[in-house]
Amino acid sequence: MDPKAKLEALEAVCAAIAHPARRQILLTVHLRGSMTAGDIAGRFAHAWPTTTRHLGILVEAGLLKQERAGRNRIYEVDHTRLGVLEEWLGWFRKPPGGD
Amino acid sequence: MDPKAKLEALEAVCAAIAHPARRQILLTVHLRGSMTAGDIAGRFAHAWPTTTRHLGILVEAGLLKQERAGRNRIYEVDHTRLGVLEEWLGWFRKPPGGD
DNA sequence: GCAATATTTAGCTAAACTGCTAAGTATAAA
DNA sequence: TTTATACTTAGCAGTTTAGCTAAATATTGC
Repeated sequence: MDPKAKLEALEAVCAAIAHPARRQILLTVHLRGSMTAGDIAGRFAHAWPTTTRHLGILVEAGLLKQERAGRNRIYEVDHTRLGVLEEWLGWFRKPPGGD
Repeated sequence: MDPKAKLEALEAVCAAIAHPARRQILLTVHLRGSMTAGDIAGRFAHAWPTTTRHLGILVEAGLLKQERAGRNRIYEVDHTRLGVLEEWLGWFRKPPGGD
């Protein structure tokens, strides 16, 4: 992953997890393995279209994968993008003193 | 740290790092060990008051500590709060299958 | 005390975000 | 081929965010 793409990925991931509902969605989907849009919408306080938009933002950030199954849409966590955030956090484990 | 406080801390941290300028400030201050407000403001494209506000948000989130030194104000990274985010990310390393 | 330096606070505007309801699309069932 | 189900898209209103300039508040040095 080239540096520019990585920076864009980090930007999208950080923006995506900035909203509590999206963090909760992400964690819930992870813990259940996979969920349909309806399952997710049903579990949260927001109206369905609001959840749809949150899902869209998570997909756009690469944190969720989606898949059609008949009239259902199944969502799953894509763990690879979380690595970008892990990596960013890693900088703070290194001691200070660089440029 | 009780769960409610931890959740609030996570919220503040995630909101704080959602902005690219704030991520850059945080990393720059970490790498240099400590910086004055002027040093920080001088290194970034924004007007000084804009940077002051970003600094305020980072301090409020507990990610930066500040200290007066004459008419300068010195900022330093407070690493403990990053642990809250690390911990949240840790949930995704555990295999799915909980409730 | 008076001027200069370092930084913040106040207040404004434009843009982005988030929630909603209503309407649309696609698949399945009858 | 109609009707129901699952979900998305469109569009609007309220709130928050982020940038700016101008003015205020230390603190230091003369």
